[in-house]
Amino acid sequence: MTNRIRTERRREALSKTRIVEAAIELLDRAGEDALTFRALAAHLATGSGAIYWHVADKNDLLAAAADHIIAGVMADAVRGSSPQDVIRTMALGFFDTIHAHPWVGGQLSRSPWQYAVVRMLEGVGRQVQALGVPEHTQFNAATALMSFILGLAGQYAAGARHFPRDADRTETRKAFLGAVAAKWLQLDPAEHPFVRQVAKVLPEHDDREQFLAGIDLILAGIERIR
Amino acid sequence: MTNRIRTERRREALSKTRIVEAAIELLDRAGEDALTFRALAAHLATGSGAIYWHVADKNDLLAAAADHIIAGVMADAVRGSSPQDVIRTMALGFFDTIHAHPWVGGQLSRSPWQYAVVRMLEGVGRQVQALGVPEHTQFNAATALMSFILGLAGQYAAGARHFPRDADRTETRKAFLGAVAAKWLQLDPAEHPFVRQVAKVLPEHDDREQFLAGIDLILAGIERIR
DNA sequence: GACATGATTGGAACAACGTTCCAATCAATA
DNA sequence: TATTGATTGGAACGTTGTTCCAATCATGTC
Repeated sequence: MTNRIRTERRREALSKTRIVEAAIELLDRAGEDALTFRALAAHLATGSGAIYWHVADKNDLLAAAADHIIAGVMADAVRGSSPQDVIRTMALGFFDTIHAHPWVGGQLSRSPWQYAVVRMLEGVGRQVQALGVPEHTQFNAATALMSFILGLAGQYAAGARHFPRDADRTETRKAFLGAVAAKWLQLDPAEHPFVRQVAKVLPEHDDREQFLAGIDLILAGIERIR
Repeated sequence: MTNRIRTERRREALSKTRIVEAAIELLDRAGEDALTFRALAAHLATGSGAIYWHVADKNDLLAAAADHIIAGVMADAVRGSSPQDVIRTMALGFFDTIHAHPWVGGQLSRSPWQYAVVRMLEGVGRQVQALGVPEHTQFNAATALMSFILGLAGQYAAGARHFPRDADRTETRKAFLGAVAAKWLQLDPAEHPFVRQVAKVLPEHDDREQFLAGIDLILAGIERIR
């Protein structure tokens, strides 16, 4: 009897899925820099060579991890009365996910040709189609939305790189933005009037609202072109 | 007589400026990965320790290099009949610069709090003010433009990472996009209708036009909110 | 004009990383 | 049971950013 079901070797057999899940746990707990093949091997009680049998290289691993997360967001059925509503809801899903896993933002903006990004582009693009945008401008409209999203995704990842601790996330963030604002306020008023004005609202601003405002701006622009 | 002008030690004294210029040359010639302290030290005929006396760390060096480039773009006086025109021209200046030095795009999107980005935000923000946007939405409008720009900047850097050669830049790019499009066309038509449609125009599309279309979309959105 | 002092240099040394290599081990087949 | 190929674990390699330190230079003081 040829049993195709793989019997466990030791505890649980190593597999790409198990490796990716362990990588995600590591990334979520301690941040982007914490994912090393040594740490991962220790976490899985194996060696780095064994991991390399299932995974091509570190980028392959990160891409698989990011795709696993993004696939989860896309699976949530998005409801909305209009294509605009669907895009807004979908975008907020992206935001919440990237806020919860900032390393995903870094990975997406670092290699935008990976499948996770294609997934997102498909979701966004379909709604752009539904919006009634002429075909030859659908490409520009959808990629504009994606570029904006990826741009902010990279920023959140950069922010998280400054404080890998997850303890008082919101508290350290405020302190960090306060420090940035203080530095901006010390700039020459003649040279940097706008930045100095913006510095006043920077520490108190809401990332989520800022993100949605950007999406709405692009949506309003699309509606105008339509 | 206390001469404050530093006399050259050997050929030319090492200085942050000279180091940054050498770094830029290295980055332009051979790409992001080519900038190592060893290569830089060899290029300057010195040791890595000497470089570290003038520069805090690699990020400091990259930030200074990126700022040097961005300062050059911002120095070009931007003329335009309307704030929209100025923003368009300024954005195209960013595009051309980042296209010529893709590593700048990577650096800007990787650490968006550095001074180079503040410079850009000031330039964009001032025109948003001139556009007559109410003060409390100037922040969202200006950062939306910046996020879009940084998002695409990161993408160009990622693209350049695939072919560090500068020989037939445009030829390899076309081949690369062709390969991406071919992969997209093999996706399940039921799952990825939009991406498959976009794949047809992907290899022939013009980056610069796509970039400008995105800017125009956001500008149209801003005008609507104004 | 020697000397002391602090700024500056160059290169060796260190720790950490991604990756490769390979002998050892396991599960399934002959 | 012997053999084969898939899979494992960990040592080893080359490269990186960074640190360290002895040597060197320019300059102000006696």
